[in-house]
Amino acid sequence: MSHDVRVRFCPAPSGWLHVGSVRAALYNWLHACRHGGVFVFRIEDTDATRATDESMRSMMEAMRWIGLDWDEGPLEDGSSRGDWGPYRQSERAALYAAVVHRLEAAGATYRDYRTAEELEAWRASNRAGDNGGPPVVKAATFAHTEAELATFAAQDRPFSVRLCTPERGTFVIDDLVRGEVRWDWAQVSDPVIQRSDGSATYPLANSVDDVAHGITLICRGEDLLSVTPRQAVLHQLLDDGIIDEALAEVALPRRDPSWGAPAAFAHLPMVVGMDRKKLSKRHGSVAVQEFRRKGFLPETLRNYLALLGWSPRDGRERLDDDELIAEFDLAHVGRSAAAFDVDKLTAFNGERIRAFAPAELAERLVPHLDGTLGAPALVDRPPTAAQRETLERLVPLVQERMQRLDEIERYAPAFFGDDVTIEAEAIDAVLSTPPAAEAIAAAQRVLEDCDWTVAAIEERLRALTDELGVGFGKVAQPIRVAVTGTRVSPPLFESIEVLGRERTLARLAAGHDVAREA
RNA sequence: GCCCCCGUCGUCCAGCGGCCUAGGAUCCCACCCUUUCAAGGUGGUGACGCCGGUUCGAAUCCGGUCGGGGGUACCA
Repeated sequence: MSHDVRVRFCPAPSGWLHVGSVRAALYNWLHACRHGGVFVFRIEDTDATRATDESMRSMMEAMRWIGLDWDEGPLEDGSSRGDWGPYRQSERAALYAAVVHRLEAAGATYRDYRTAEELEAWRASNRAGDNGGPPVVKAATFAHTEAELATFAAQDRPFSVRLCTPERGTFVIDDLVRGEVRWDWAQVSDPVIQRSDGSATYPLANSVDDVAHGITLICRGEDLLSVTPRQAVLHQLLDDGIIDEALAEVALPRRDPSWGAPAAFAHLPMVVGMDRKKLSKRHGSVAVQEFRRKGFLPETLRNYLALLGWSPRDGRERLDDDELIAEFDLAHVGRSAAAFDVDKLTAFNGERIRAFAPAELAERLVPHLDGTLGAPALVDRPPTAAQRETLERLVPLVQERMQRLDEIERYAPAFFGDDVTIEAEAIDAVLSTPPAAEAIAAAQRVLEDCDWTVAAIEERLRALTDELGVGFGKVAQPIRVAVTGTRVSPPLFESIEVLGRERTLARLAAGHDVAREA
């Protein structure tokens, strides 16, 4: 009697998890959380030529990182969670075959013995047909005759199995986001549900699993909208007994008695690039893992992605998970394609970074410093106590100016390790110009016996402007370059204080030599 | 070609016949702050694709048109 919400996210494991896909996953996840439902994660690897284990692992990793944990689905160790597994379609082949047998017995399908070439020829000659329409595959005009069937069967030719869809009439759904959507059955082709090698195609496997898993709402991208009518036919057939018999035959867990066929659909608008074209590598990062590498926070991505096509009633934009869950409603999702705007994502990310408690930020920064995410390792894994302390002292200096976590990779080298390599560009632009050597020499002198506090360092260094007769920018820049190796660094006095007297003086001395030569 | 969908600032959203001289966010510009880079503060530019219709009144309803997108696979 339960009407529990059961939704799913079911990517095909080829390549990396795409932000557009994650958006769909997020919407499902939010909907499940909002209604106390179950979020099922299923791997649709029916196409053996495309699916890879590597991709499947990376998708799980991406889902984990972005924080979309699943109630049912495969697990990293090869096992799975949930009572209705397995959740990888490649492990459910027997079920699909059992379903096809029953569908055939019920007369809901027909066999197609055409080869790829013959199919192509058929399409070509039926394309420019009477009404100029596209080639529509319908049993009435497409199926082989009894005689042909007998001949092909005798020859043992391979065949694919197609599902019969109604010859006429209309099919209507009340889509949660698009409202009423209707199709003319005469224009819906009969899909291949089983390939000539005996494997199941997406239309079959997807429908079988949605029914077998008691999915109540199918929420997916708009690119799958056109597939809805034929899947609905399958859902009905399956729910009317076939799925239960097939499940029993292959000894897979039987459905919960309260489950029925999926009752609702929600087709999400596409996520496109700023040029309105389908989002792809051309537009920059599209793989979830790349966003991680670039220092975006998973919570920022969740917040931003949720807003891509939806907004809460009151128009708030900075929302944490609880707020997202409390407000999210598929009925208020827009219908037009949304462009992915990295600038806005970045702005949101900067705000969240600034809102962190310093210790928390330090923790989040570690993967960017210990080599985990591909940047050169500056600290051990895990960091030593001394490295941790340096990081914690560095954080307050950089927190305000960071938009992405990976920016630490630029600031940190000066603070970990003794020496610093001065960037050539900094030598050209700063150390080679007049007051540089003098400023550095003066700094060495005044810092020699200076109290090592930010205030004292600032006082001594500022006093140099009078002595050298130039603005503070002119004296600060050479010192910054000598001490940090770059023209862009955290605030100077604080940086010097963190570095300590010994390293500061050594770097000033080295910088002085460089400046004199330049 | 044929089906279907979509159309408010560059971008994401708000707007569901009068509250709109169209609001917020982001971007962009200017100024302030300033030792670099940022951050922060203040102000500003910027949109209802177009044409008809319905109505006292339209961003909101209808038709057309033009743009954009999706599908048209033994991919998913």
